[in-house]
Amino acid sequence: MAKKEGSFHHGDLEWALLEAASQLLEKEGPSGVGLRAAARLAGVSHNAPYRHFRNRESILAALAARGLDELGDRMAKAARGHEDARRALVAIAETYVSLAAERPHLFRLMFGQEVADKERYPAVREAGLRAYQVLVDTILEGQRSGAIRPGSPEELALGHWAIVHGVASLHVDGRMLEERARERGGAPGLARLVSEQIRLGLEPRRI
Amino acid sequence: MAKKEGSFHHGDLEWALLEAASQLLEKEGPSGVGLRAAARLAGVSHNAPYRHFRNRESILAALAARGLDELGDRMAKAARGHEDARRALVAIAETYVSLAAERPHLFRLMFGQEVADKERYPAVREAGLRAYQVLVDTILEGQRSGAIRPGSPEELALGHWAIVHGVASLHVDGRMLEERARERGGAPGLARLVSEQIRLGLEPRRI
DNA sequence: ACCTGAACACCGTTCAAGT
DNA sequence: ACCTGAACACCGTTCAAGT
Repeated sequence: MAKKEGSFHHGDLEWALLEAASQLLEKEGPSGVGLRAAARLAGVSHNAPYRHFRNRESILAALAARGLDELGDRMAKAARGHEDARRALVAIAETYVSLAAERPHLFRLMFGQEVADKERYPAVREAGLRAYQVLVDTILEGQRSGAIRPGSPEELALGHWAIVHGVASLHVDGRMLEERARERGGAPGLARLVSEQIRLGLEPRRI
Repeated sequence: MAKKEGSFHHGDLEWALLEAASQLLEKEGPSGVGLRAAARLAGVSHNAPYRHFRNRESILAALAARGLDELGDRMAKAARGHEDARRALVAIAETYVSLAAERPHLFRLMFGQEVADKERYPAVREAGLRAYQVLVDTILEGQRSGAIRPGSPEELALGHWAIVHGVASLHVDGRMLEERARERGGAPGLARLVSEQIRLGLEPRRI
């Protein structure tokens, strides 16, 4: 689109293909991401992508890695500039849920099974570990300052991530609950319900 | 396979196609579910399915409705025979998470976005409402016996479902966390971590 | 009603070839 | 290295036709 069609050099095509695939993902979902469709959007022959991606799964994995990279960046950014590490954790959770809500297809690709064995893609693996490390570091800092209780920071980070991921999944999968959720105030209302439930539990006469 | 090829009558083919599609879903994931592939498995021409399903999305919706039906049945079964309604809720939660863990592709289909506008498929909608109603009824019963605190049963059911769905999603999406989760005792260990986190929170010196 | 075969425009993937 | 065109076996979907 920028210059003559087909004039890609030093990795420009790979970038253009990923950009095209990203557009396809947001517009049509995972099933709309194809090597031929991406090539068409990028203005090259249907076969050019194979110079950069071994197969279809490999470009999906690249999108997932990109998404995890962005998640990690956002989490790191959200964690900065808080005196209280607990505040930082809340900010991290918010950015996590926001990304899931804004780009549900990407979120599904990052954590779903569209890419069968994600551990086989180093870029995906490393991007995931980087994001996870933001959590661990934040918890470590909180433990140093006394804001967070003692205990294995790995365990605390894992448990915290799990909870946040559960909440994010609710936003993305909320379609079945959506109808009622909307009556109760949409996603924020749902979040309030959940946290209230966790706080109060179901049993009566709490002290 | 049972009789002569192509000898289907009074809805047998629809059932056979759903069975085939179900096998394809478990074996190859949502992208493996195709009308042609299902027709091949059922031993009919590639075009016969269009007598029973308008398009590919429609057979996916039928699978989702089937899954929600089974979920509802299992939930209703799990809810029976408990004196304490809170016990019944735990049993419901266990069966929900079990179904998600046993058939992750089906679970994704039921709550994901593979079928774009699920509200447009009455079978999906009704099956979802039926499953939801099991929760509401159980909570109502618990409120009558005094086992569950007062409050809107719809809100309590929604909040409870949301939490359980979040936990189930963790099992299904746990691949990114899996590596560490395994070290910490797999899915049960993860569940323990999460409930501990919810119970203790992150702050130090709780009274 | 229910099934079939031919046809169309799409896929992913491989191969042989061009610069 | 990077890109292309032809080819193959698959798709979803439509049409005209058979019983």
